[in-house]
Amino acid sequence: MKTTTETTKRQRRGHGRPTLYDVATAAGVTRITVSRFMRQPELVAKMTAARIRDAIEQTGYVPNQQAGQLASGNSRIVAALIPNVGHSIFAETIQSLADGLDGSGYELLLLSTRYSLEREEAQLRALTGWAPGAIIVTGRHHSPGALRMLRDAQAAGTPVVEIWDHPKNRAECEGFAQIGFDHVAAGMSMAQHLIGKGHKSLAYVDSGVQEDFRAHERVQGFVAEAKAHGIRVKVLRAPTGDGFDAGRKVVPLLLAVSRARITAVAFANDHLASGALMEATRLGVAVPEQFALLGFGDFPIGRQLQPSLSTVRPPTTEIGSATAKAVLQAVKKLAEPTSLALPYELVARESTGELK
Amino acid sequence: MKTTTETTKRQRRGHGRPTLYDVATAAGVTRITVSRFMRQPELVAKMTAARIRDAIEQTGYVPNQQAGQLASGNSRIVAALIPNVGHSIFAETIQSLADGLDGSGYELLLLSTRYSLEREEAQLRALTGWAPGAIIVTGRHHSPGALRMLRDAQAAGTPVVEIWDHPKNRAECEGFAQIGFDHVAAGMSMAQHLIGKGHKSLAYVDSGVQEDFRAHERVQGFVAEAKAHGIRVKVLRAPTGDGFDAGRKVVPLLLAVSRARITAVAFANDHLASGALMEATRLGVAVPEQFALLGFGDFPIGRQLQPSLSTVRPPTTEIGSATAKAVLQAVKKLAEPTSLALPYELVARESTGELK
DNA sequence: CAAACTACTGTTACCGGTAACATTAACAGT
DNA sequence: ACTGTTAATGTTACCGGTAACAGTAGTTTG
Repeated sequence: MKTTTETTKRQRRGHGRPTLYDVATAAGVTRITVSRFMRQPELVAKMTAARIRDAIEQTGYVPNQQAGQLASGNSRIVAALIPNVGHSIFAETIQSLADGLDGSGYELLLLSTRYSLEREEAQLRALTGWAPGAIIVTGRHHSPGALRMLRDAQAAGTPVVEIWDHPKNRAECEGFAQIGFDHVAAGMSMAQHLIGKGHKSLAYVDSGVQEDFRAHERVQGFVAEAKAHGIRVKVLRAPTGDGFDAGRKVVPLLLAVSRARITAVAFANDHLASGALMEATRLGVAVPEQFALLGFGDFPIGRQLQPSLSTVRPPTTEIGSATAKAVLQAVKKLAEPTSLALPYELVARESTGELK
Repeated sequence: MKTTTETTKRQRRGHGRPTLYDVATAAGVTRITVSRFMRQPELVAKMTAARIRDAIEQTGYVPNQQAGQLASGNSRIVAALIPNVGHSIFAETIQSLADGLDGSGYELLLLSTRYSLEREEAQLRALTGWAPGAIIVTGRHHSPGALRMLRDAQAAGTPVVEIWDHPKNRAECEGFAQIGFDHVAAGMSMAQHLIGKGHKSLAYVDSGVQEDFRAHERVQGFVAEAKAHGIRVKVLRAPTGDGFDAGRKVVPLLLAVSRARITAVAFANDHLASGALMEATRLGVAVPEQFALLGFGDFPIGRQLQPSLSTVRPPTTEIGSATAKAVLQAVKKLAEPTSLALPYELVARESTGELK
């Protein structure tokens, strides 16, 4: 056996966990060989590999991520900035994202922006210090400062993915990969569906959340499509919150519109729509005969209601798993992260059934 | 100005971001002074501090977390292991946890165990390498291996908090801080509520998820309390999944029980209960007159139903914010993380109204 | 048989911070 | 003037890995 310089005993400062040094000593090699074994086992002789394997087993070695990342310059962190984890729609995406990352050696750092661009920027700034292997942000609307940081990160080789968005008009994009769908188109589909059912007097109840840009885009698409058919749309904003109660409260307002009786309403999400549907039923307004309702999100409750709620099913879990896949490929330098348009689906149920 | 050894120019290997060295040079001090300024500004002279502040501003310095953590031995990561992020009940807790951690300098690493103890153990093992500043796990049931790692972590000074659980019988605990409530007691409260309404023939629909230990504990409490009143409980398990449909499917089974007509049913969660409630209504079974229903979780939908659903409101967001607070105190060595029993609340609505 | 090549392992010098201790100046007390 | 003390800053040596390059056998090639 060769004599190595490394064999010299050293003093310890760190927490007692075994390090590469311990494994190396136990296996009769130097640290670098163990390090290689961990990352490129094919470069290590079979016999040595076996000894190292034993040594790892015996010492219970777990590599120190901080040290490895400091030395190599890239971390095994995937950071995700999400407006609101509590919203079921994002929760599902996060769940599938987490699942997709599981076992890959990459961990998910979760930041909640609470729909604030300011917070997003602050969080991105703090993130810089973590040198994440990839950054996932929600949507394509960011503050100038945030945008600069994202561009810098991308220029430095950190994949950046914008999820939940994928405008058809690619010129609007900042050059980041986008995994999601076109909300304007979704809004148009919603309008088409209602118009196709013969409705001529439409309303749209937009999200009450100021910074829910994607919801507002759906409104745009909806309004534009209606206009193309010569139909004007009454647009309301949901009162405080996006919940059932907000949906309920909006019904009287819709019924009170005098100019032309509204026959169909689209909503920013299924909570609003479900609330409205229940309220309409309670008030004795016949759905869909007098009043057709169309939601967005395909929340489980919509299917249960009487009449059942027509809605749009966005690719929630698909976004999560596709993003996980794209990000893992990108960090391994196998492929640039690429934009991906995932299909949403209009789920026609009873609440937009035939007009009487 | 003193001449320092550190002033020597050095070659760089890392990614181009400014480091302590750059700031120090710009401010005319050494790295350690800047490092001190960042962590204990009171130890730095005011004039020096001002120069350093300028230098940081000018260079755009952001500290490298990996390096700092490697040197200091403790990381600014809080790891949370959650059964299912997609479940609204956990999503709310995570949201408030993330909010509570925001701005503290600690980041949330999120792991989804999908209710698998095996996965939990594997994830804890991987976590070791991240040397998280704190570990949050869900519930007090863990595999032996996981338990060992948690104990080791705690012994090494890493605060460990078990959330969503807090048995009254403290002997059952492993010595980790627990922030949550007693599920057995919650089950008992549910039974008391129904018995107090005069019901003598009870059923309980347990979660279909094998590893949802907390749900099973509520059953135990429910059954025990009923027994104390001389009442036997018919316990069913929800068919595949915990959703509305599972709740619907269970209604015929409940009605078919021949021995003694069941007059009241408790459920593992509000999705099941809501499904059952809607199905009962559909079948023309009068709620609560013929059939009282009691849920768990206080999901928004329950309030909307006709009749509205009685339920138990668990302290979802409170658990998240209390955990954030406890964890931050603990990592700053201000206080040991302490167990905390948070109040759940029985929300009596119409579905368990007076018997006829 | 020397040169070139392959397969494997080692040496050195870092990554960017921080702990522990050392040093220096200024000022107070005797 | 001497010593002690405090405030501010510096020096040294690490934390635990990895990149880049440098050997060293054994084998193949010309």
